[in-house]
Amino acid sequence: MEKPYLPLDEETLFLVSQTFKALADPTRIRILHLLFERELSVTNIAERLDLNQSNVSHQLRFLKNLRLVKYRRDGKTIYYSQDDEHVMKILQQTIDHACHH
Amino acid sequence: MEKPYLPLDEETLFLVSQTFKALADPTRIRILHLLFERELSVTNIAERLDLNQSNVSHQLRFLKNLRLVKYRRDGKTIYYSQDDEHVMKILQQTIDHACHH
DNA sequence: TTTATATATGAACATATATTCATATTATAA
DNA sequence: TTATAATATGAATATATGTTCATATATAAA
Repeated sequence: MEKPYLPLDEETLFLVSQTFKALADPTRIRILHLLFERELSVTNIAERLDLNQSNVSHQLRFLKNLRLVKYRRDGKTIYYSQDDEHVMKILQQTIDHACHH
Repeated sequence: MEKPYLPLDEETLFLVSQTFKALADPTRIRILHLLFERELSVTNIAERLDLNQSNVSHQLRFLKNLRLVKYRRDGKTIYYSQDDEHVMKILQQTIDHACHH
């Protein structure tokens, strides 16, 4: 008996592609990689990665919209941290995989 | 003692971003999803997904360059199949993850 | 040979994306 | 209040990307 092919529905397709799109940009990878360790402020991320503050802010919004990161405010400072174990695990795996080749 | 931050080297960063870029496009996701089952010809893929033959050919080249798919020739027909277990596993995981949300 | 079929390729184009700049918002300190 | 610091936002822009079209290449059949 043949296993029937189940086409991917639009919604799943969109969600999956968006998730990978988040991981497809070097800047976002570097940001998420930083957040493996611990939460960091926007300024801190920008300094460590030598990036424009505005650029970091834009990328964090992108990641926040996909719920890959979350934030908390402390005074004037906003601290960002990871918010999706599954995706972070996939990123870690793929980095490891790439390193050993 | 603080765990030191190890910045990602350029090569790893490029490889990782390229890998995710391959998975970041709905058309390529659909193609790879088809190849979960078994090898398929270019025409077959195009028919099943209702895509332009040229489009499929371009996408397959992209995937082939990243060694995510391989091919074999049989007469005039070229059959493509998956060639990276790790990446296919990640794709499967993420599709499952997306379905159940 | 000529013809038909399967696939690949390059150019063109429209759209998407990443980044920067200037400025707005928000919160604190003076 | 005014000034300062941290972050967010929108417009502008340059570049990247996906798709189509027309055509080239490769193989097989007539």
